[in-house]
Amino acid sequence: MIFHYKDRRRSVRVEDVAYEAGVSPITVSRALSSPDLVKPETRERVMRAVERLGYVVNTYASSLRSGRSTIVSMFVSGIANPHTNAVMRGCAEVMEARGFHLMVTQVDSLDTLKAEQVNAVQPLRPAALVFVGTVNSPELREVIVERDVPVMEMWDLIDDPIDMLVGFCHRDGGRQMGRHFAEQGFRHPVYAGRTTGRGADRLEGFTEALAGAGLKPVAVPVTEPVSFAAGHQALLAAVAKEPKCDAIFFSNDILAIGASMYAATDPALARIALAGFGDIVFSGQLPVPLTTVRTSGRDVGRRAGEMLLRRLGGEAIAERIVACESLLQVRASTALRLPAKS
Amino acid sequence: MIFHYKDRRRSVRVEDVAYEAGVSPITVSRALSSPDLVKPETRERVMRAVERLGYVVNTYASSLRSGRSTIVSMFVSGIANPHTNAVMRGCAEVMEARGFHLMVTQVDSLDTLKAEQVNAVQPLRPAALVFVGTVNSPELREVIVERDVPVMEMWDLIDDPIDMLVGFCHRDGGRQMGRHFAEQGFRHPVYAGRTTGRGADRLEGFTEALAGAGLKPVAVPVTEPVSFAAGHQALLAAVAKEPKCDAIFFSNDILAIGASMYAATDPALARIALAGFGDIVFSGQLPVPLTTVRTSGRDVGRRAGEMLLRRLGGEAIAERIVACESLLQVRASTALRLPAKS
DNA sequence: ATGAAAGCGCTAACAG
DNA sequence: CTGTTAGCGCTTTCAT
Repeated sequence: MIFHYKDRRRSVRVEDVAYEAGVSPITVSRALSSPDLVKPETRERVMRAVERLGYVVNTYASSLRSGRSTIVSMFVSGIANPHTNAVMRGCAEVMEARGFHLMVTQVDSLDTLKAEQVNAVQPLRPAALVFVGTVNSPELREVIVERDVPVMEMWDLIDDPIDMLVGFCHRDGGRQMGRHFAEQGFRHPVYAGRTTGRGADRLEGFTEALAGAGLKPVAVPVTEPVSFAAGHQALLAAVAKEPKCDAIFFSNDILAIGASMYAATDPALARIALAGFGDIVFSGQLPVPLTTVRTSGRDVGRRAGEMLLRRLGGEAIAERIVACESLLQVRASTALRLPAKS
Repeated sequence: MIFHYKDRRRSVRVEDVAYEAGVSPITVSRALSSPDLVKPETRERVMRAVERLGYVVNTYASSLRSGRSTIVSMFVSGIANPHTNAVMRGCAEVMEARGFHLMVTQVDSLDTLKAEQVNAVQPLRPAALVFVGTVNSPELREVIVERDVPVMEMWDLIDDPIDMLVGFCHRDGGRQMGRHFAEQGFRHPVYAGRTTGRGADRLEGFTEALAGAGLKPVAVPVTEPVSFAAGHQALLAAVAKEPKCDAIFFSNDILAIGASMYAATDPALARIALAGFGDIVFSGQLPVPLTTVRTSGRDVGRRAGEMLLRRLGGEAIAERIVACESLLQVRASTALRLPAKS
């Protein structure tokens, strides 16, 4: 650890800028962080000096003195998931524009997140903790609460977030799909996917909407990790459990795409309408484009970021739980098919 | 911005720990950061006091005084890309274990990366700059060099990295695939994908290996963004350009998977052997599992992290360019098929 | 192996 | 609207 930034280009400090602009150091500080406390003319002079000297604030000194951290710590599992990733981007966009720095810790799962991993960021005294997902372990919730900073959870709408929450109503998404299935006139709908957590919510909404049309979906639980192969298995399980099945709502797009690839090779299966949840980028590109529920992770991230900024600005947040809309994307995969004999 | 960490639980400082352990503050500091400078017994006392009081170092004070930053800034485009993501994880793993914090900035593309985005992290005085990819714009390279910290680029093996580089030999990957195609006895191989940058390298290696068997591949350039649909188009373009085509090497797995999904619906196309590059998780799960070249992003990340740590530790790095191996994964998609008439 | 004194660069608090 | 003074918490430097 031989690198010392001070060794190199001896850093330009507020003092240097102050001298250059003919003002005191504190005026430079104010011109940069609370511009309206400084006369426009003075501000201009300071800014020009900053420019000329290439001054960049030293966060270490600034945060040490002020007791304010510009670092927000985010915990994410599966960054490679496009939805999760969109959430990150949305949140980063909003927060970075206001001078905050997002520090991401990638974890295997929020369910197995260790106190140790949360504590690892403590030396940086993050101004807030953000979780892309919800934290369920009571012990961990306690560790987090003890940090005594604003906390944002995301994605699933639960009833008792640690502090703030922005998420989707998965039940509503399921409901939209149920209505669509009813309108299409499917007679033997199947739900395939998780039947716990958000999966349960999607299934409930789906069931609810179908009940309006006098239908009751058969549920095929998928417990293995999400994959194309799991989608294939679920498809087979669905027709085994409900031979007359004419439409399947998969709890996510990956399962649906996996099923669709296998169904394409078998006319007996190809007649079945398929739908997913999430609208990942590939879903619209399939040989038979996939009907799905679009959720905007970016939107979730942005709204979470905005809420956090307000909170960090000292505002009291009345509505600490925000639900984002999801939107049905109807594509060819749920166009009504001919009966089984083809 | 009302949150002041000092307002809350008035923070435990080295001074408090020192008092509790009956030593001076500097001894606490040493016990934590250079344990071998402190007598084991004293160290023990300090550690117990740290434990009892729940002391956590304040990075702002520490970095301010020492001039050493524990933050490493990483620029990534397309975190959702599983390879990129693996690189991040690998690098984070290694560096976090040594007390560094990875600060990730997600960008649209390293080719359009703005100086502004690099400067945005300057207030944190990152100890190093890491790019998952290579930086080509001369202006940007200059901005980066001016930061005067170690720089790591990754993924593509170029000749003139800014500083250090860990990447794959794409040419070697292409060569492996070429040898495999030759061994399988394909007579009319096609390459489909980018024919610039790393794509060109893959193609060159492929061509080189096939030349050994007296074969010359037809190249079908793909210029549009990578997608399933682009893979389909490339497949059609390949058979249009080389009607006798019996095997196609796609420059990445997404293209190959897209092609394979469409090929499954058409017996005339299904006879063509397909291969990809990258071995993403889905490639092994297809109805016809995909032959591809496996590249370990995690490995690249780790090795980059290790190299960086040595450099940050003051070691001189002799070999500043490191090539990681890639490995052919042979699967069913390149099993020899029957001639066209099927 | 340990300690005392000093100061990293900035901004809070108070003054004018 | 601007300035003066002091000190955030730590670790460097020098001393013992």
